[in-house]
Amino acid sequence: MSTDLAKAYEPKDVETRWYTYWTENNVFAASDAPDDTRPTYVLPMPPPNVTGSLHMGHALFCTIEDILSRYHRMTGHNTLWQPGTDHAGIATQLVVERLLQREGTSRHDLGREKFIERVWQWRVQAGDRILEQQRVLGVSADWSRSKFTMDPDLSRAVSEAFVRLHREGLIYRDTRLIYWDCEARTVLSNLEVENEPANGELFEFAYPLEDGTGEIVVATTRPETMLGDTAVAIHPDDERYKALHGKRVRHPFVDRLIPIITDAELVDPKFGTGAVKVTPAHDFNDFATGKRHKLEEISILNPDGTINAIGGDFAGMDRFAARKAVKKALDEKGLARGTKPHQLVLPRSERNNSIVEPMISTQWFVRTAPLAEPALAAVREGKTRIIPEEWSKTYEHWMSNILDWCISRQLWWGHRIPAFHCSGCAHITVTTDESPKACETCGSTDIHQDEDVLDTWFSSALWPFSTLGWPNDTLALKRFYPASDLETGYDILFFWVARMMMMGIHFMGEPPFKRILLHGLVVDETGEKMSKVKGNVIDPLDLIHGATFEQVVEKALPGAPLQEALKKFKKAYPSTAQMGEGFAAYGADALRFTLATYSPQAKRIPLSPKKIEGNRNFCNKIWNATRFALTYLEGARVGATAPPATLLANRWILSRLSAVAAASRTGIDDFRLDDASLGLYHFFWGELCDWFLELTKPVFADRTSAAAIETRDVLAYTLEAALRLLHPFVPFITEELWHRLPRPESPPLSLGLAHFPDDTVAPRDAAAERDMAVVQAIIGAARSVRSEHEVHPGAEVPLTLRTDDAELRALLTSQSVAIRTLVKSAGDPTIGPREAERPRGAVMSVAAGVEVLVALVGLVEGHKEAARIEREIKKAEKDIAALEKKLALPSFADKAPPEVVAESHAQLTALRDKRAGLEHARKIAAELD
RNA sequence: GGGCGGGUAGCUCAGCGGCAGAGCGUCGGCCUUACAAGCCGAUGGUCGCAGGUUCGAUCCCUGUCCCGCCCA
Repeated sequence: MSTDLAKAYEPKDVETRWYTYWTENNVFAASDAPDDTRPTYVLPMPPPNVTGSLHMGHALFCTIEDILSRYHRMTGHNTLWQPGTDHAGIATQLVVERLLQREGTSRHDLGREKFIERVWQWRVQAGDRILEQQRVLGVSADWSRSKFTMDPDLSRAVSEAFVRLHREGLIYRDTRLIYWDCEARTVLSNLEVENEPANGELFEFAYPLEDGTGEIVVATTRPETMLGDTAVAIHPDDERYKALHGKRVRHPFVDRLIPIITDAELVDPKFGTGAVKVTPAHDFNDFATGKRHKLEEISILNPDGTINAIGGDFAGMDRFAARKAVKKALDEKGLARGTKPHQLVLPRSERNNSIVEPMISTQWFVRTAPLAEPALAAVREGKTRIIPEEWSKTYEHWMSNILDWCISRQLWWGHRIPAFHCSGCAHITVTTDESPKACETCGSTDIHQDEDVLDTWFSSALWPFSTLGWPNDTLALKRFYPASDLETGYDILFFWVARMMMMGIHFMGEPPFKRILLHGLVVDETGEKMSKVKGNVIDPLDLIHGATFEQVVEKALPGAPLQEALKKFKKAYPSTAQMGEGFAAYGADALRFTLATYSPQAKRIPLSPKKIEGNRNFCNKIWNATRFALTYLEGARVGATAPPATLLANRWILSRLSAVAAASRTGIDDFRLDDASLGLYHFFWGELCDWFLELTKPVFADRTSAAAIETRDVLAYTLEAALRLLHPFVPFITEELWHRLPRPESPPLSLGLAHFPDDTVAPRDAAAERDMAVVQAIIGAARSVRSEHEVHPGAEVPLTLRTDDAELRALLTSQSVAIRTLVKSAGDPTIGPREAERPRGAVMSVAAGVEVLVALVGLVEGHKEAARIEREIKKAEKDIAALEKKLALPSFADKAPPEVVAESHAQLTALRDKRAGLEHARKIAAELD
């Protein structure tokens, strides 16, 4: 035990030291030993992108999940928080491609094999950075089990899953319309495409009729696609075009006759000209129309987005150049019929923001309907609960309308599809064998592996069991599947969570988790999404270690003029206006605590630097409260149960401790970390520091008294338990302080392994809470009078308390030292019945049925006091009137529950009493002048 | 167009049938020997609008206006 604490909390001294201690002592390790009979708590961590670096979203989930993990460890659970990283196909490939670009080369120059080698190199170099950064936050995952989705064992799980699904007919290969990313040159699943509204134009042009008798005018936002048109559609009932049924038009650029078809589904006669060009190979609606009418599907694009040979004169042009060229050519032929401004929706790649093109392509798909059904049932039947519950509606809606999942990607970095094409018979051999010798049908040895890799989400879908050794039947799998909770952002509910549900149920026979916990998105203080473009990104490490605003914005808006970047940043975070030159080193605990106090049901979490500062102050409060306590705790005995308490303040704080322990547990159990953390904040600061510590001061004046010894033991016990309660939220500071405090016999080597208190930590004492509330109300009333009359905080003034309730008088007498100290009255308060003599020139207030008289003669102006009392009387009268009106209603007395009626009567009596007292006070205010 | 959510103090948000809350901000007073990263006190709300149910509505229902997000 040591008392040499610095005057203020310095997080950086403490944080790295304890993190090392925890890992050296295996505090975070889960056990799959068969003789370990503890209940398990399993939480798979969303694996961050292996080449990424820590951002606020990571900080948020790490905080939440660390709280859950530490809490369960402290409640006796064999806790596995499963960490790892994700290979993140497109994202990682893009990073390395950009690197190569800077070196003046490209992946195509390198070739597939060399390129993949290069990515592995990069992964080794950059891949552990994010894991190191997670440690800074205090992440208590079992690092010894850390996995990477491209590890050999996880890769095996991927090919095993693919092969099994294929064998079961749940994976198939098909040619259909997909979204194509021309920049990355790969297919994307529909989930990876974002539809963004944009201002564009509607271009109208005419197709001449084959027979030369006229023309038909169509409208389009993508003129270049007319190169692939194979029909013009009109509504069957549209009178304007009745004469054209069955006719054909001539394509102006390529030698093709195009039928005019009638289709009631595609055509809205009120939109545009009522005639629609149909391009089945480049539009989803047209594709469906094409199927209905057996139209030819003509693809006009190369994989890189240039026009292919079908486009004739336009071949080789980029799609956007071709758009201009087609318009110009139509104009030259006299077929252009003008443009109109038009609101359209552009599909963009979620990854590189490029506009994606619907294209006909052969890809691999997962048949989702049979997988979705049990995943839907699991949530409906409550086998898996989604919290906050609102999200289950979204889950239900999506799962019920799920589309087949395109899982192939034309990338090099990822799990290569375990399918081998035969050049002989064209059969595809699907096998977990990495290099099969021959085609399984014709025996030809001329086979080659599919060039494509799998969607990254395919491997993450297996995460809850692939990390535990599946498909092997391991001890870990037996013990740790299914997981208890899955905690992640709602934005990947479909991408990841839903797919884990489907795969988990399919391969393991039961859902992968008992609960799905979803949090919101961290955004800037004004509610805007964080992005490099907006310059409002905050690096969590800058909040932990400190940074000037110049340093912050250099990262937030790289390359921009400093003043401009600063302006943008400060606008995004108005609270920084009051924060000087930058962020102080707030420490990981302050950041964590702040993130924990946001409600999980909020979709947006507007990060406020000022709040973090406030919670740094809270950490400092914890630090100083302990520093204060330590000076009195020498020789304190801390047992396994609460020490006996006879004094009101001691009984009260133990009772409050018990209440906050129960509330903390409920909060964490219900995934209301905001309730739990704010409750602890209020207990520690508002009750323990503001009241209890202040009340101990007069008691400790004589350290040898029985009262002081009892108080010392209660203080030691309460503080130790409070640190245990706070530990999951603020692990560093609590661990540091805990080791300096008197603790129960043979404590565990880390606070992280101590027991998280529950309501048995101390007796609940309703009488103590009630009595203390009276004392607090009276002290508050006296302080209020003092402050309003601007009595100097150091001045001691006589205090008189009057009540006709003898029990109350006894209580006040027993607490007279406490009242004297906290009110700073001149001597003990004079306590008597109402008719007792009152000091001349006293200002009176009424609290808890007690008249509180502060003698201020000569210090106060009477008329001011009279005015103050008048205001109070008005307030009381308003409340009285409202209550009287309510009670006068016969319906209220008849229909409201009796306890509510009785309560109202009691309130009315108390208020009338108060009014009488105040009226009296108004009279005596005259004496003050 | 379909679905989901939200509108409560100056700001950010809890609360969701029985006296409207927190943090921050603002204002006033204090360097009171744990903490000025602090202490004490105060100010601040037609709970988006209109109906309805109820003894009683911020809370439940209906309508309506705004604002988000997701899916087409």
